[in-house]
Amino acid sequence: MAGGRQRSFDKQQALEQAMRVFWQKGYVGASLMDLTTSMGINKPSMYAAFGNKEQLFILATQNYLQNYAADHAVFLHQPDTPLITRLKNYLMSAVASQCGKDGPKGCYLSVCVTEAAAEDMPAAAQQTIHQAKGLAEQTLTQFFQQAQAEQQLSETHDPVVLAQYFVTWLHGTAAMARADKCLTELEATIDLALKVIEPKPH
Amino acid sequence: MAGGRQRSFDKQQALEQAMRVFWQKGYVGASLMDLTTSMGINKPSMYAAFGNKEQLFILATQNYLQNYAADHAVFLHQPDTPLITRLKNYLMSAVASQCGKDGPKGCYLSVCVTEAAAEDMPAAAQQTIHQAKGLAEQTLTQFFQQAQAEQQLSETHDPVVLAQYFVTWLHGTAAMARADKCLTELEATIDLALKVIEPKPH
DNA sequence: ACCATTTTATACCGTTCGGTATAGAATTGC
DNA sequence: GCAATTCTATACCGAACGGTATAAAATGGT
Repeated sequence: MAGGRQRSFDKQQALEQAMRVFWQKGYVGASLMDLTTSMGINKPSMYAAFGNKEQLFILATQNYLQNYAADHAVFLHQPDTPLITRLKNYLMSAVASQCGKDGPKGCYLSVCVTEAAAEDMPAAAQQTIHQAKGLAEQTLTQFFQQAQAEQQLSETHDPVVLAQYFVTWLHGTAAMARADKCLTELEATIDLALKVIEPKPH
Repeated sequence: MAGGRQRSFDKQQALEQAMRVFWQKGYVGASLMDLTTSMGINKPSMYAAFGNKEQLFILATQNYLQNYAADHAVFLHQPDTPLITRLKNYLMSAVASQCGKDGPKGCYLSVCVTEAAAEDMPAAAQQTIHQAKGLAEQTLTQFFQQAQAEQQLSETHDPVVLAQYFVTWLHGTAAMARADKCLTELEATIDLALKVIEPKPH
């Protein structure tokens, strides 16, 4: 057993760049040329480090879920904050990300879910997206269930429908961000979207 | 001047099939093999009839706008119907279409807008999408403005923001439909989405 | 120093892409 | 019937795709 020449690039950093390319172009749209150029390496190095394009995509997706998608959820559980405020902060964080705050326009999962429906993706990649696409809805469902248990949300609401509604809305803002709507325009509809949970008294 | 052999396929019918392929796979994802197979013709016939892939896409997009997207708008102007009912019928018609009632899953424009942001589309195709993507928002803005002029909608609402909100929501349902959500699931959130315009009194 | 091992870089593989040349089949005008 | 014209079908083009063979450059163990 002996070590040879050491890798001249940071694997995590390369994965991060690959994630951004998939984020912008989807799985099929991201060519190996696009990927390796952004990663700053060449093809054999990518294959040695990640296996192939499909496994690179799976790792990039996991990296997105852990280091990007999960970041917004912390706003849902900030202590000493009203439920409506926590939810608004969560939505604003997500929408800011969609508008290009820390990555390409739109939502990585929205792009890949849209592409996966075309059935041009390898099976394992498609299944990775299939498993990931329900996570936000699960998170929000638990959030609303807990809020009801803690008497912070009326029992007249259905946590499942509520979660579905906000995930739907977030997929919508992701599409609008992809269509070059700016952050302030999208924020204008956040208060409107939040009315469903706390109808404005008249 | 003389006529030669006559075309053995119906041009409009072939265009319709091409539209369905672009609807499912987007511009880049739809290969000439996919297109010509679905259209029931071979490549030279396609090039003779439509020019090239890009022009076929432009015609297919126009066909979608005229024969599919415009169909839902009629519900907005049905006489002797309350505003909220007309809006609900409009949304339900659109969502039913997104769930595959008369075409592939999702929304043709949502798919192409998502793809256009990757910048892998030829210029003319990208511009076609760019021009089309604002139509629904225009339609709804005019709808809400007219409703205010006819005293059917409170002046406290902003027609532009309201239109933006519903277009956002419809892009969201399109993504959910692509993710294989069924019609009944999506319909469950329609009443929720409509609450923004008529807050439930308590 | 030297060999085993690992990474890098270039060049290449078969396949599929959008697009076309070419030849045969079908239709009209005369 | 015959020439001119138009469509169809097969075969092909250069380019780009995902993936790999191969050899040089760089490291660690002894």
